[in-house]
Amino acid sequence: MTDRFDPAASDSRWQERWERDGCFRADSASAKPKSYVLEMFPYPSGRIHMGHVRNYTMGDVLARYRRMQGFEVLHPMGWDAFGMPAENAAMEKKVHPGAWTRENIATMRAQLKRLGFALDWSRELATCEPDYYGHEQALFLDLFEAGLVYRKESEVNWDPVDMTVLANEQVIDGRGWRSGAAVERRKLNQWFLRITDFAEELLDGLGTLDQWPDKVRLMQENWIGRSRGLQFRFARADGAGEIEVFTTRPDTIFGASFVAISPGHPIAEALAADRPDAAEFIARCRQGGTTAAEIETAEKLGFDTGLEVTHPLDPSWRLPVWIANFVLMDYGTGALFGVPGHDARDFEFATKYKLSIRRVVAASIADAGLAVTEAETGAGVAVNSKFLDGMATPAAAAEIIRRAEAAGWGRGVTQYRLRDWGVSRQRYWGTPIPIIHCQACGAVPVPRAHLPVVLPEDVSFDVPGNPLDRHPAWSKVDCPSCGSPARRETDTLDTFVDSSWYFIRFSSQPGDRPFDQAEAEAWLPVGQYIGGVEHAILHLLYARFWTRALQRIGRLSVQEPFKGLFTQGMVTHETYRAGDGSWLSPGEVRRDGDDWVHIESGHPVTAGRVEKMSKSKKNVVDPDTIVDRYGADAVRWFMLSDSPPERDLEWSIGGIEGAARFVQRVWRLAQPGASTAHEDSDLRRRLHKTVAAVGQALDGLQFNKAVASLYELTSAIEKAKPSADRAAAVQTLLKLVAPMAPHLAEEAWAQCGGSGLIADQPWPEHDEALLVDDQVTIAVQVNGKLRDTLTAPRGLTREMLQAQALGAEKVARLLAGAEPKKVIVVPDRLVNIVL
RNA sequence: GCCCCCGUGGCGGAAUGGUAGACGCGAUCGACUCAAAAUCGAUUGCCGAGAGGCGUGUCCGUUCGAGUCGGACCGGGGGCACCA
Repeated sequence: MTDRFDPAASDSRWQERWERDGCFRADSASAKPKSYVLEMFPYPSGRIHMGHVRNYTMGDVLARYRRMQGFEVLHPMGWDAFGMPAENAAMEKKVHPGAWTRENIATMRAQLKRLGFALDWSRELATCEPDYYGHEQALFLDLFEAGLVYRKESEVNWDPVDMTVLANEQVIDGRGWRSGAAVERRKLNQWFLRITDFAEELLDGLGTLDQWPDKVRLMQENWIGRSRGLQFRFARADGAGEIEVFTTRPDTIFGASFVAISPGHPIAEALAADRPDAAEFIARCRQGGTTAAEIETAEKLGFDTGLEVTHPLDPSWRLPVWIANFVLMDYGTGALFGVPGHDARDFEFATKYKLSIRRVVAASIADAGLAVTEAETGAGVAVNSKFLDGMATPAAAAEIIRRAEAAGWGRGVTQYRLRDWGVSRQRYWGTPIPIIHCQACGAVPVPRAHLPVVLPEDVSFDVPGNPLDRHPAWSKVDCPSCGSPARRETDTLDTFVDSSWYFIRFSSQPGDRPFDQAEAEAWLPVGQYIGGVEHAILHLLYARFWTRALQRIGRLSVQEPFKGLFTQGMVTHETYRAGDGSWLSPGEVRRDGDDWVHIESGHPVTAGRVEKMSKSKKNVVDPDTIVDRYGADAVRWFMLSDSPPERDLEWSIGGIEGAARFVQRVWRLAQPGASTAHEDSDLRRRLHKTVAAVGQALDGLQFNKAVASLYELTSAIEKAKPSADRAAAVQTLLKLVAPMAPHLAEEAWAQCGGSGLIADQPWPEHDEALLVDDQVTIAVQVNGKLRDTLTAPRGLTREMLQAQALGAEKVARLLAGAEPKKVIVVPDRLVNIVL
């Protein structure tokens, strides 16, 4: 017997034992009900951080809890191992991206193992290995053959110095984040996945995801952005064809004062071919930046083409056609009709270019003559609109659609904001796109027998650009179709493709194909997925799309990949700055009363805002250091306490020390001590209440509440005198604590003579009858204010309660002999006396 | 600009419309100790000596009763962003 729990000795011993026993291996053939618990896999950036620890601890608690409940649990871990940081490291440190990545994986795997996570390491995967991405290439070809992949020219942000494409986030103030060079918009041939084909079902599918946060569903809904409206054609006055436009406000059709087309519209481009001024205008539009701030402040620019169209409801009415910089080519038809009176952009445009502004919507028909002084975008009734006059906005819109369809000049349509997913990246460290370009045959898929298309290892990063492009031999292949010399596609896939199906590969890992359908379906969908809210849109939408695409081509009969989703908050820490403004790490400062000082120099330090842990602000705490000092269980416990899991958790010394203290308290309780055959029914009730509360909290992922209940039970046991119930309560406490502090639980379980591993014990059950007390406290209110409480046996009648309450001394004083107007009795809860 | 969420002690946070502040952190006092650490006990929303009064961002409403429901406002955070 030792008086202190020693994590340094215990943690690794139990980790080895779990590993040796294969405790957490998931058996796909098991007859038990299955539970798939998954946390978003990490990018192997170097070392794990507290955010990872929090994320994986939550998943681990759930996995261990489900296991004790009798589920066959799949709880795997892997590495989202392709991506730019590896290439940046290659350029800066002259290491190969593969070597850098694999070293990081080794480091981070060891770090995760120290935390004792109940993971099935036999299913570990890394997306940068051919036995993962080769299967991805096969799936890509499946989608290609099903017509869900296509190639088109598209505009990208091009960094002329690094000779690479940049994501929007990498363009800062119009310049490449790395090179600082002015970014150009360049058109490149790129591969796209037809996610827009699935817009409707991805949107409708959100309705079935009742275990997702409302916030995430809403974000996806807005991202997909469905709008219903009218699509119709304006005839060109010169008879040279038509211009098709889309509107969500067909009711304002009589308020049109111009038609605007995008600079990329075919009519604009045709015009530019023989008019230098038009060409110059279009070029000017292209220069604009793509950042949010630039777009917001961008001035509306227009170019009067001199063309005219006729109004569909009045052939004598002609509207001018402008090229306008705010019209997007890839939304709707790339053209719109401007209604300055009822659209903010159109108003700004019309004001600048002196186009007419008409009122066609008003609060009532009587207001038809009021001038429009700013864009009125709300609903109302139609005015100055011929046959629509007096109709409410929605009815007027429906009427126009009806007439357009009847007369054949337009139709009701649904538009989506969602665009197809461009997956080409001009990068080395990614999945090679398995396509060969042949002069004669076009884009030809790599034959299945030749998969995987393996990334060449002999590449250099000393010159900017894509090393695959420069490789002397890799891209030179013969066309699989005609045999003539051809060129391999040198773009790689967006890393979001890698993470769009890894959860399927975890569930089933045959060597000869991406997954076995029956085995995958035995596990999917993921029962509980946990990760950061920063993936609320892209990753989660792409994974949903990929799953539906596989379903459409008959590879998987699963509609939604993630049944339950939980987005956890960040781990934050106070920040510290020296007098010169430089950031200081928590280890460099020390508290001195209410102030902070720099340990080395003794200079005063300013404690700043609490922010997400980040290297740049130096407010990071390394998990390894903390595990060394306090052990895995204290870290895990702290990650779960205090803050609700969806909110940010502030790291603090006090918090981790409190957690370590709790670990020792439980340890002391489990020490052999005097036991008697006495009963302790109060403690027994407390215990059953705790079992119920902890189970309910864990089911709802409310770890902080489970922690609070366990603190209460621990205190109650500490205060209880020796008894048979006390001894039983300790054993049950250990089981309740086991998912959260597994090393402590195993060690204490073994010490107090428990058989086998506590991880294998069934989860405790509670007795409903013991959840209610015989005696209840009744609140006595007068006019809704608490005046007294009284203790009564449960189930006392309303009359008895009322009598007791009225008899209470404090009530009698307030009543002063008067009769109450009314008495409200809630049995077993309260009596409210109304005077 | 549009959409969404959140405002409770010194701090993190509990609370099916029914005793606001569980639990933790911090703090104060005490016990043990030569001393410290560790541990244990007590107190801890605010005002007040006390009786009592006041308290969940502000105001209004619904209700016997509101942190919780409805409305307006103030403050903080997040998402989208020229989407026709």
